[in-house]
Order: sequence, then structure tokens, then C-alpha cells
Amino acid sequence: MADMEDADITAIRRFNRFYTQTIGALDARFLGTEATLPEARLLFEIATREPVTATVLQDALDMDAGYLSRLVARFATRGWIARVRRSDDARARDLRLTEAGRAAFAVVDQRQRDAVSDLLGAMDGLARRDLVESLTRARLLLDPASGGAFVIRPFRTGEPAMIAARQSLLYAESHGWGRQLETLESEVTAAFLRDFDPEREQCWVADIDGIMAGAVFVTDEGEGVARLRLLHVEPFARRRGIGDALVARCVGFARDTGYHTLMLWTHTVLESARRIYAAQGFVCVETAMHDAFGVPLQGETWRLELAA
Amino acid sequence: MADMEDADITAIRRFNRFYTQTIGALDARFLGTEATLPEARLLFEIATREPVTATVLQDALDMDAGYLSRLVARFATRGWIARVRRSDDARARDLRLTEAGRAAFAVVDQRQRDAVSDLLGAMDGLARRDLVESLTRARLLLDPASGGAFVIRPFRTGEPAMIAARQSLLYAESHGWGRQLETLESEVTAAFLRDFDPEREQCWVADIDGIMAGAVFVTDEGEGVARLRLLHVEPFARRRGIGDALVARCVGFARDTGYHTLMLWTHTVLESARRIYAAQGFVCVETAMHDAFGVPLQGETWRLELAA
DNA sequence: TCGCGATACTTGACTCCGTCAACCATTCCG
DNA sequence: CGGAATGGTTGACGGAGTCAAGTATCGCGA
Repeated sequence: MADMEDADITAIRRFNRFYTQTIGALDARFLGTEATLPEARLLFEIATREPVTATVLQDALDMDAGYLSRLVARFATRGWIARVRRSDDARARDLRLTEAGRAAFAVVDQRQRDAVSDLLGAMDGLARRDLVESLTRARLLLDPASGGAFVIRPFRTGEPAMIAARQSLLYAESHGWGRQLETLESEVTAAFLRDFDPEREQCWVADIDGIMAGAVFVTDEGEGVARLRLLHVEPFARRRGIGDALVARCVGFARDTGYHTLMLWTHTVLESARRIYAAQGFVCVETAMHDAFGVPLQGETWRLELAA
Repeated sequence: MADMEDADITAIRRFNRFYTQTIGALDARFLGTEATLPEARLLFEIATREPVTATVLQDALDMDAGYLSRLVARFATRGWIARVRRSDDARARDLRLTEAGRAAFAVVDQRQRDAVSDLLGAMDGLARRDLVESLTRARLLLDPASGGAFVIRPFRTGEPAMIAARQSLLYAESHGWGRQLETLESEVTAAFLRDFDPEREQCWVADIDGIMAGAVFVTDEGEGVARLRLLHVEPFARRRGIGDALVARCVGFARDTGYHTLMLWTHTVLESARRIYAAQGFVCVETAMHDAFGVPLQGETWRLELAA
């Protein structure tokens, strides 16, 4: 696996070199603009955060204090910003864009948008979507905290199969579950798609900045019983309550749809999932050992009786 | 859809800002190294291409000729490179690393590897794989020509479902095929996984730099007949002969495995796939209109009789 | 064979980037 | 009250990066 890591490092560095030239260049070219790259970055941060002090900008941009001070002074002489001593701390000064500053920012901002737009304009719809997803996913993996709030929404084209793929990888990696799980995943999603009726069943996806962060299915088991299936949360999105929100959505859907019971099958090793189910009122009604995924496992059946 | 593009632009710019600070910083920090960032880039290019002239480096790095000239002069005074007039063109000079230059490069190179390694070291196996895949996919989407040669290999965990997801998206985008196709995709991959026996059936994936660039299945239809299914090539990887190679692999496998016939079902609108099948000797033996994917389509059955 | 435009660099001049260290004023905290 | 920390400014300096002018050589057509 040392070799594997070696290839990974090479791949990242290759991207780095590539990016430095291709996209990095987008930022550097301010043809016809009055601002240089650091100036543009600074303008952006001031516009986004005003009123703001130099110290805040300093660590937002990871910039040297002295250099920042000079940039700010430059902006002031250009009439882009107004500096006023803070009443509560005479050392600090609040920075605000003037009208001229706002105009300068608008020009730079539009210039950057155009540059990116040119890049994307050459790509067709799916390629563009793939690109945006790839880069956003990379960002979320590198810094999960940079992700926005999650949204729970119904599935879109391709996502059921995507979920099957992700879960197969996830559980293969974490628990060593094998092809039988992968088969089950595909069968469940295939069956769901074949009989899909949004009045009876649903698949919800947790979405962070356009990236799938988790998902769950509710299927009709007949006789007023619904089943919650294939719950998962992507590792980069954990500890945010996404699992809870997904399960809660299932419970609400099952109740509103008129099911009297919501059941599910899980495993004793899946600690965090079990905690979620218990917190929402599910009760474990049966356990049984099985060997369906290539390793011996204790399966559990949980039920939740839904109030009418 | 203008809104959609707007969100895309914002996402790319967001990645840009993020990247400038996070990974970009990896390159900039040459703690304890004798080379600055442009020097490191230059060292890398010389090491990779030597012997090389300044002009080549100039447009490989997209660097100003004057600046490059000075960097090269600096390297020369440090004894990192040797410059010799070319015999065939006395204006140009071939640059080569000296032993000292090679040593300097080794240090810088290792320093960069370590920096990336530190970054990756904090991530678990799957996250690392996802990151590498995301960045590599982004590179291939932005510049397909930067991809290496493709390799055809058997499928790995999660890939069958992944293929179903990609094809659903691809055909929904290009031809408007709907949920029925998605269902069929999932059913085929589920059935394949359930009965998987590498002696009788297989799924091949075309791999470019670790990214799935296309795939195909061969399944056992009984009575000596095999079926080729779910062939696709990702848009970024087209016009490289990947479709041909995948089909050829299927034909070879079917022949070697002892099938007497390889058949497949395709559609008249899928022009480039049909060309591939015809080129490999398949013959269209039947056509029939159907409405299985939400739009009226002419389906075609093709056969290839395999020599014993 | 000459001459002219293009090519492969080199050099000067300049501005901006970016860091380090010293410094001032104010605030915080024991 | 006094010393440490905070918010910011300034001087000094070297590298990054661009532009324009200049030198030697090459390629090519008349």
C-alpha cells in the first residue's frame, strides 16, 4: 500500500502543476483591471465582510500584517475604502468600501466571473456538472468545515445507483463486507426504481453544496408496513446530524403516508446508526446472526409504531 | 439554466479561493530548501525534459523570457545546470542538470512529496481515494489531452453500480431517456453481481489515470450465447478507441470462454456504438421499435458468430 | 550571396509581492 | 500600576514578474 500512497502523491502533485497553469492563471490575469491578484483577493474579503478590521483580513487571507497594512493604505489613497477608529478599541480601525471601492470590486468580480464562464462555456452540461462536483467534493474532503448547511431533498437521476456504489465502497473499506452486500444494494435500488411511486416510497438525499452527503430509502413492505433502507452518511459529512435528519424525514413520510409501522434491518456493529434509530423511538425487536456479507454478523430488526 | 451556470461559476471560484490558500500553500512553503517556487517549477521541468532549451521551458511554464533567462543564469552560477550551444542552432543552448542540480532537485522534490504526504496522511483510505479521484477527474475534464493511455481491467468494488449511475446520467442528458433505463441499468448490474462467475461473465472497465473512462459487461445468456451489455465511454475519453478496445476485449473473452455467439442490443440513434460493432464483425439481425425508455426508439439486435 | 524578418535568448528598468524586524499606541490582566 | 498582548505602521530587503530594447543567429527568397 506504500505504492498506492506514492501514486496518490504523484496524482495530487500532477493536479497541482496542472492547476497552477490552467485555473491559477484565471486569477492572475486581470487584463484591463486596476487591481492585482492580492488586491482582488483583499477587495473580495472586504466586500464580503465589511465592516472589518485589518486583523480579521490578515488571517482570512493568511497575509503578512505589514504587507496588508500597505495594501490597505493603497486602497485608502485610491479612495476605495474609508477607515474609522473603532469606538470600543482605539487601536483598531473598521474598513468599509466607498462607492468607488464598490465599483472597483464590481469590475474585478465581473472580470473573474467572465474568465470562469469562458472556461465552462466550452463544456457541455454533464461535463460542467462533473467538473463542479469534482472540485466541490475535493474541497469538502480537504476541509469538511468549509461545507454549507445540508439540505434533504428527493433523489435525482443516477443517484440510487450512486448510493449503491458508495455504500458498497464504504462498508467494504470499514467492515470488509463483500460482493453480497454490493449485490443487495443494487437489487434494492433496482427494485425501488422499478416500482417507484412517490406516494408510497421515496429516496432522500442529503446535499451539501451540491454533493451527496448521505441518503436513505423508504419502501413499502405491504399491509401498512414501511421499511427504512440503505441509510448512510458520507464520512466527510458526519457529526452534523445528517443521519438524524434523514431518519426523521423517513419517519415523517411514513406517518404522513399512512403506514402504521416503520421497520428496518441493521447490524450491531453499526453503532452510530443504532444510536440514531433509538433516539427516534425505534425499538430492537429481534436479533439474529447471519453470514450474508462474507463475515459473521449480528443482524437486528427494529420497529417504530407510528401514531395515526 | 442561467442560474445553474451562475451557481457553477460561484462553485469554481470558491474552489479557487480555497485552493489558493490550502494546497497552493503546499507549493509555496519550501522551508529549509534552497529553491523558491518558480525555481522549483523550473527545476522540475528541466529534470523531466533534459536536454531542453529555454524556449521550450518558457512555454511549458508560461514564463516571461526575460525572467526565465535570469532564473537559468542563477542556476548556472549555482552550478546546477550546464549550458551548451547547440550544434545545429548556435542561438539556442541545451540545458542539462549537473550532479549538484540533480541533488538540489531531489531535495526539493522530496520536500514537496512530504508536504503532500502530510496532507494525505491525515485522511483515511477511502477519503484519500476520493480526493485523488476528484482532482484527477477535474484535470481530465479540463484537459482530456493530459490523460495517459487507457488500460482495460476487470471491475472493482462499487464500479458496476457506478456504471449504472453514469449511464443513466449520460443518456438522460444526451437522449432524454428516463427512469426505465435507469431501472434496467440497475437490474442488469444487480443480476451480474448476484451470479458473478469470472469463468463465464465479466465486466471490464477502461481506466485512465485511475478514473473510469468507460465500461462494458459480458453476460451468459445460456446455450452457448453470450451478451455484450451496457457499453459506454465517458465523454472526456472519446475518440481514443476505448469503445473498440472494450468490445474487442469482450469478443476475445467470449471466444476464449467457448461461447459460439456474442449478441447485443443497441439503438439506431447510437451511431458511434454501431460503427464499433460493425467494425468488429457484428451484424444487425433484427430491428424493432419500442418505447421502453420513455421516448420512441428503434432497437437493434446484433450478432457475431465466433469461430471455434 | 545579400538582406530582411523571425527566432533564441539577454539585459536594463521598474513595480509589485511578500517577509522580517523594529516600533508605536492602546488594551488587557494580574 | 506595570508588564504582556494586541492592532497596526514603517523600513529594509530580496524575489516575482513584466516590458522594452538589444544582440547574435537562422531561414528564406530574390
